[in-house]
Formats: sequence, C-alpha cells, structure tokens
Amino acid sequence: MSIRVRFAPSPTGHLHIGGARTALFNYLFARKHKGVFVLRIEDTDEDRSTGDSVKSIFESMKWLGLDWDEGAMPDGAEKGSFGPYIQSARYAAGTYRKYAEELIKTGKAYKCYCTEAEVDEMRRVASLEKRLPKYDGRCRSLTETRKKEFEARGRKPVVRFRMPDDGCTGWTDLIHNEVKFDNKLLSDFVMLKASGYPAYNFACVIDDRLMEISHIIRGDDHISNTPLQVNLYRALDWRIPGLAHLSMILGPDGTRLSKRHGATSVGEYAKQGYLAGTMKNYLALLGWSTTDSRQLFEEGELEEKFDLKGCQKSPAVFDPVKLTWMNGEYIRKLPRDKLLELALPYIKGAGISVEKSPVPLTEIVALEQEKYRLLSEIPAKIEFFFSDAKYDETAFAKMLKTPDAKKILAGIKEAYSALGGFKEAEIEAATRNFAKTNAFKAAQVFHPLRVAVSGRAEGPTLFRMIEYLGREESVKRLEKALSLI
RNA sequence: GCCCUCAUCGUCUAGUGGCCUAGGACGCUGCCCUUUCAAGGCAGAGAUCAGGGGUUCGAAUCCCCUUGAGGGCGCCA
Repeated sequence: MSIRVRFAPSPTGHLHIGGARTALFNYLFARKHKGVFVLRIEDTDEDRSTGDSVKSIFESMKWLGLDWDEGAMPDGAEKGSFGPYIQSARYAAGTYRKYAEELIKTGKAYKCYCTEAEVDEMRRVASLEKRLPKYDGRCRSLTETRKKEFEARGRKPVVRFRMPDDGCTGWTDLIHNEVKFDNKLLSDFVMLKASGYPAYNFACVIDDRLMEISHIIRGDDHISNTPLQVNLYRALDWRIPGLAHLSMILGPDGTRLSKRHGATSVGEYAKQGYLAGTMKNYLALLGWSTTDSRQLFEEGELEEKFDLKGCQKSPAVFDPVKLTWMNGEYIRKLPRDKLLELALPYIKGAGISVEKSPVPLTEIVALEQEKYRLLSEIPAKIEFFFSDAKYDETAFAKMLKTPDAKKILAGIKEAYSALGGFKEAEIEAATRNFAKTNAFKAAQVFHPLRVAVSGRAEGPTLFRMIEYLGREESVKRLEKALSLI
C-alpha cells in the first residue's frame, strides 16, 4: 500500500502554529516513507472561508518548505489526478451529493427537516433534563406524506447519518492505541447542510477515501469526530485509513494556544525574524522526539528520522524562549551571504541607506552574527555604521565622563591620524601602544574608545569595527565625542 | 452535566520491569575565555516520575481508584 497523507486546512485565517505542526508531521511522514503529501482545501464553511486565507496558507507552507506533491497550487492550477482538491469545487461537481444519495437509498442516512432552532431547542431541553444534548432522531422515519408537507412549506432538509443505536465504535490509533466510544452517545450528524454543502465529517471521509489517503494525521481535537467517521467508512464499506491523533499545542498558561498568548500565525513569526528552518525544527520537537532527545537537526534529517512512534500523547506548551534560542543557533550556522540576503529586508525596512556602506555590507552584518537571535535585531546592531553615533546615556556617562577620557580620546585621535595604513592589526597595535606609553590599562582605553566611536558600550570586536568605520569617520567621531565631554 | 484523552525538572522531552542514587535540551546560577556584549567550555541548582492503592524478588515503566489538565458534545472545521 502506498503512503498518501494530506493536510486539509480550512481557509478561515492564516496558518497557525498548530496547523503548521500538523502540516509538518504529515509532510515528514510522507517524505520518510517516500509517500505522497496532498494539500486539500476544506472550504465548506461558506461564511468564513476566504481566498485570502488560501493564499496566506500557501505562502506559509512555502516559507516553511513544506512542498506538497498533489493538491491545489498557488497559481490556481492543480497537481495530481485525484482533483479537484478544493471542496467547493468537488461540491460543484456533485461528488458529495452522489454519496449522500447512495446512503439515503440504503437507509443509512435520511433527510431531516428540523430547523436549526428546533434542534437547538431539543439540545437545550435535553441538557436541562440532564440527558445527552444530541439530536433525537425524530426525522429518522418520516412518512412520505410528512416529507411532502415539509417540502410544501418550503423547508430545506439536511441529510443526517443514521448512527448505530448500540454497540461501540473504536479504532487503533497510531499514537493513542485503543480508543473507543459508546454508540449510544453518538449523534446522527449532519452530512449535507440545508444549503447542499457537505459538513466536515462527511466531506472529510468522502475525500480521504476518494483521494486514497492511507493515513490521517491530525490534531487530537478530532478524536471525538473519529467514531462518526469510522461509522461512515463502514456504512460505505470502505477501508478505514491509519489514524494518528497529535497532541494539542498549549500556551504558557496551559490553555490552548490562542491570540492572547501573542503571535500565533506562522507569518507573524516569519516577520519577527525567525528562520523557516528554526520553525520547522522547533515545531517538530513539539510532540515528537528521538530516543536520544536530539535538539538540532541538519537539513533533510527530520525527513529521514521522523517516526509516528516518537510522537507524544500529552499536550505540549509552546515556548517562545526556546524558539528564540534555536533561531540564534540557526542564524549562526548561516553562510554570511545568506545571512545578508535574509537581513536585507529588515535593514531596508529600518530605513538604513546601505549604499553608504564603507565596506561590503556582508562584512558589517556578519560582524555580530553570533549574537543575533532574530533577524529583526540586525538593524539596531549595525545602524551606527551608517549614521552618527547616538550616545547611549549610561555608556556615555560611565565611559566618557571620566577624568582621563579627554586625554585618551585626544591621544587616540592623534595616533590614528598618524597611522600609515588603517587595518585592524595596525589599529590595535597603535591603540595598545598608546595605552602602554601613557600607563593605561588596555581596558581603560578600549571602553571609552568604543563608546566614542559607536555610541554603545557593547558591540563588535573593537578594532575591526574601527577599520570598517574608516580612519576619516573614526577621527570625526572622536572629535565629536571630545566636543561633548 | 456527559463522553474522550492525557499526566517525568518551570518548559520541551529520554525512559516501555532491574543499566534510573531518573538522562538530554531551553531557561536559571557560578566559573573559565575575553576590549564589551554575545558565542563557546566547564560546573551547579532544579523531578519523593500528580496522589493513593495493588501486581512483582524488583515499577517512572503493568492494573485499579482519586485528583488535575486538555479536548469534544454545531447545518464550524
């Protein structure tokens, strides 16, 4: 049996962390088993589905590098021979109606003329009387005359699935092992809405089967939908795919991850300067691990090592602090030209005019590569190369408001002006020499010098920084600092 | 209310009856390196394995109960 998995988002917003994790695990499972990864759009919620959401989801998937083998594509075309891959299009082709009618014919489904208000009331009363708040099945055996009456009054029926009245429905979950539900608890769920559109539990089963999906990997918020779907598979006499329910992702307070925990969409993290590789690596570790508890994975390694057996049953708290640490790790591993490429949008976005760069921008950006944890931190770190030093008050007070500061800066200024060349090694030698001849400790000179030239108490390695700034600019800044002391 | 699921350091986790006086990672603390900040190296604090009962020569690992948390009970997905 060939492995075919799918990610089936409903386009009602951006791709969220939880969705991305589900997509990732499906993708990894497919790659690991040399299977097929399908992307299907479940846009059967007529009110909330939007084309913009579809676009946004595509974008995030692409950013994360989760390329799919079959399904709806960003250019509006489709790839694969099981299409269409958008449920609204499948609806238009009559796919769902066909199977619904078949089930009605065999008595496994029926038309229900109850209005939403009636069903709501039914549930309310049941709940009050401490009975199960489920549909009571009153339309299960409507006579033809009754049906005609309803139709005559203009009532549009929904199609409901007839659940077995007794027995249990269970399955062997690939993550949770045996799970079972008492059929008595299960409701005759809606397959086709009054509008004719399919509801989730129905569309999902029909499509998974028709697309020959071999394994369903989804969040465990779907566990209670599963017995309904299993019964549908059986009614249709279809083979039930492998079922794997992933644990939820929670916020730091232990509740389901949501907006009030901060950024929840993949796009927001991308904007904040997290790398796609970081996100992929971090998300993989939320609910999955190797037996050696490995943290950092090389490119392509997850695809090789992923295994459903390593999946956690319990929910995981999303930890932005660890994510940020990991991003630093990924940034450090970046080749410098790649780093520049990724940093450029942030640099330009900060209004830094890079044309004025005294040395190739790559060099400047790479200067503090080991310190960046977020791409968005880069502009603030390199800004002083491109505009006059803005003196940090604390640093200025501490390093330049000292008895020796004037002497040091003046002396260094002189030494630099007299230098033949202006390379890191020469600058360092001259600076150390100045310190020595004037009986200063190296640090006594270095600190004020750093502040005078960059405005900050911390920064890149001192002499290379000064080299990049250039003699003229360095001297100019020393003069300015002198005038301010 | 009913049903389902889950339960190892603050967090992500390793662990499938003896190798566990419970390992790794993030975070935290200290030291080293060092012109700063980082990075790196080393060391350390941090988990009576939710609690209580069993089973067993032996349990984080198996069984039962309790508690807690999460999810579901839609013509949303």
